[in-house]
Amino acid sequence: MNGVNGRLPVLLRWLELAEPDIVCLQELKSPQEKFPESAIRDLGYDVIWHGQSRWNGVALLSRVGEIHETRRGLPGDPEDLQSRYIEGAVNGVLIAGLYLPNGNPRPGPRFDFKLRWFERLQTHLASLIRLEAPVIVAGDFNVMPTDRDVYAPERWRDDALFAPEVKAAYQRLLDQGWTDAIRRLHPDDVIYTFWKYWRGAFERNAGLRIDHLLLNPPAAARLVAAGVDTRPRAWEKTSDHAPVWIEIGEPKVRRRKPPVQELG
DNA sequence: ATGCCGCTCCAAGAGCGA
Repeated sequence: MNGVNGRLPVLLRWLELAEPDIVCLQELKSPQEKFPESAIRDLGYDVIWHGQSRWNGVALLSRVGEIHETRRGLPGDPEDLQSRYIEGAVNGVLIAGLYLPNGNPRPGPRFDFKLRWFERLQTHLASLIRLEAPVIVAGDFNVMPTDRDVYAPERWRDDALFAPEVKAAYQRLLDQGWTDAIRRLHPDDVIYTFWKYWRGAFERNAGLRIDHLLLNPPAAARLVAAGVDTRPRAWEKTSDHAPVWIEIGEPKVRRRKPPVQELG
């Protein structure tokens, strides 16, 4: 997002263009009282947000039903006051929006904080994955999971977004049973969600895949399509990230008994 | 092989992002 107020024209233009049902925003860089609530509601969205002066900040938007907030802030550390996690239920689907710490420089206290945050996330998501309802965890994870997710992997080996400990932490999440929606449907494609502003990174497609959508098994069973909407990345005064999207289908109807002739 | 850009605070330059 890189500032919800600075990017508000881009956000509103994209909402009108793409007409997403549910949106998770990260890096609002806005205090709670300066969030542009009315501009978003005017486009027909319900919205909840967790702001913070200058840094961080996350929000959930929905135009398909009221958001019932279930949590703000990741549990497990009362000292952590950063606005990096918000969670709510919409139409029987649980949505978690997160903004994982960047962690640079590595090593250092900021990197340690990132690893601790990952551990707290693992603890919390371990309880969510077991829900019978679909659960979607969306956000800026600040990790490229594999070499395929980085335009120049060798340059990033020691970076806090690509360090072995961070990739391992992300893998431990997947090992809980979460599905990385983009990779489930596009296992081998070069797909990025972030491009630096300079050196023509977007034009050269020199990017990173750091924004992810994780699905619990009931959500994964309904996954229809997934991709990155690169259109707004080319706009003026835009974010350095592009929206990652998925399409979720209707709940699977319980199959009736097959016709007799199909039974051996 | 690097925040080179761009946001926030608040009115200059520091801190942050990745």
